Amino acid sequence: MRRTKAHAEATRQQILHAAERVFFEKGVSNASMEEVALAAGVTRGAIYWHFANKSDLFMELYKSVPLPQEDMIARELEVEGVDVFAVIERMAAEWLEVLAKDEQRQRILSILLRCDYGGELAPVLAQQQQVFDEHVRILEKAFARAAEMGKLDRCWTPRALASSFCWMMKGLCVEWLLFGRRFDLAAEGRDGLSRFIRGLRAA
Amino acid sequence: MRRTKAHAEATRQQILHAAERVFFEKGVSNASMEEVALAAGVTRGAIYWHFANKSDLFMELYKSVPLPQEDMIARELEVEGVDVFAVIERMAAEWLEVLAKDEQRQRILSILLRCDYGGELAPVLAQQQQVFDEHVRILEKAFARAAEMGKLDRCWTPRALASSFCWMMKGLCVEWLLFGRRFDLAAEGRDGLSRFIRGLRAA
DNA sequence: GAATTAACATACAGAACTGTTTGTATAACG
DNA sequence: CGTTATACAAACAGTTCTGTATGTTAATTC
Repeated sequence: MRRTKAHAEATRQQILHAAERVFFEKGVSNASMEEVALAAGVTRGAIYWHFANKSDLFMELYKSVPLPQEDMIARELEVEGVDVFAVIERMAAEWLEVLAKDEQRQRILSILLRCDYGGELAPVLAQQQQVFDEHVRILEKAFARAAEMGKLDRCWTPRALASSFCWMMKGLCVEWLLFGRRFDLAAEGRDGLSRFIRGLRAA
Repeated sequence: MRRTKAHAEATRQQILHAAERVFFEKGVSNASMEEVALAAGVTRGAIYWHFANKSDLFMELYKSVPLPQEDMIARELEVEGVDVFAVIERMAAEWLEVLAKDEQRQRILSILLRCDYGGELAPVLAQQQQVFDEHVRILEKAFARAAEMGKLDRCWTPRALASSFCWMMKGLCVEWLLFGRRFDLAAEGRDGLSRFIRGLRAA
């Protein structure tokens, strides 16, 4: 039965949400279109109407995830006279809090971490690499400014610190997402980052 | 044609090696037994003779990976008067060097990171969690001893430091393994860890 | 308001994969 | 040296999944 344009968009969103849950629970390659359809309350026909195949569905799901706004971060860090460390600490803590509360983001990041990017999904991996590199680049720039002002402990170089910081953030999130959420991400993450950053300031 | 006992064990190893490569390239759930058999130079019959099914094959592959010897690490760290930080730094660096050189270990760890542990593979995930927790526990104990001797910077608590250290290591390895080995793991990892640890010592 | 087309549901054909069964040559054993 | 069990290969049966083709209903268009 033909539905209105708005209704069609609604079922499209239903399918995306269902795919997100099913992909998260069973893994992308273990999930069948039938299962996604069942979870969305439609038939496979509806899915194949809106999406070409499973890879396309995955790509659209990936495109629907809100990316961290690097521009905003970068701009705030470039303000003159700002305490770079405090800003970075606050931003990292905010990111952890958002992730800890937003179950959709948790599911999508888990899916992205575990799926295998051989073949059609390669561009998704490339884009993730690009986002990560951009984060490192922004942090490096910020730490370089702190270093120029003599605020960065001499044992760190901006590059090494930016990398290490991102590694720690990634390890923290991976441990939480992939290994059972066995601790309070926001609280313990903020605590660890806070202590880490405290040690960065020049004595 | 029946083969000798030793020959049978050889084909079993061939199958395990082939599974390792195929699982790594296509992901566990995307790999078919036929592909593994082809890569091993046998037929599916041989695989089903040696292993019950794909899960069993995966479990045996997992069991064949040499685990880090926590006992040795723990014992070395408990020596009286040892420089805890130096030992930990050296051990972490050694681990990174081993990983950077041992392609088999790289493949197996990549497989373990990306496969989904729903159902039969759950015990593998549980064991990985246990190993991680044990690492954190050992480090915490070591850092606690350093703290007692007044060698640990006051802004760190042993627990928080152990967690943060493991997060950084995990993030480092995950970034390298899952996102294209785009840097020198041993060199850059050692550099970051060295700088990090330098900041831990009490002023 | 008849024709058209969008938004699906249903049915179908085929591929792929799994697990088992059967066949078989030969090593191992008495 | 005959028998038996082993280490597979090959064939088979059954299921599951995918992609498409067709059917159906209601919105839209003219």
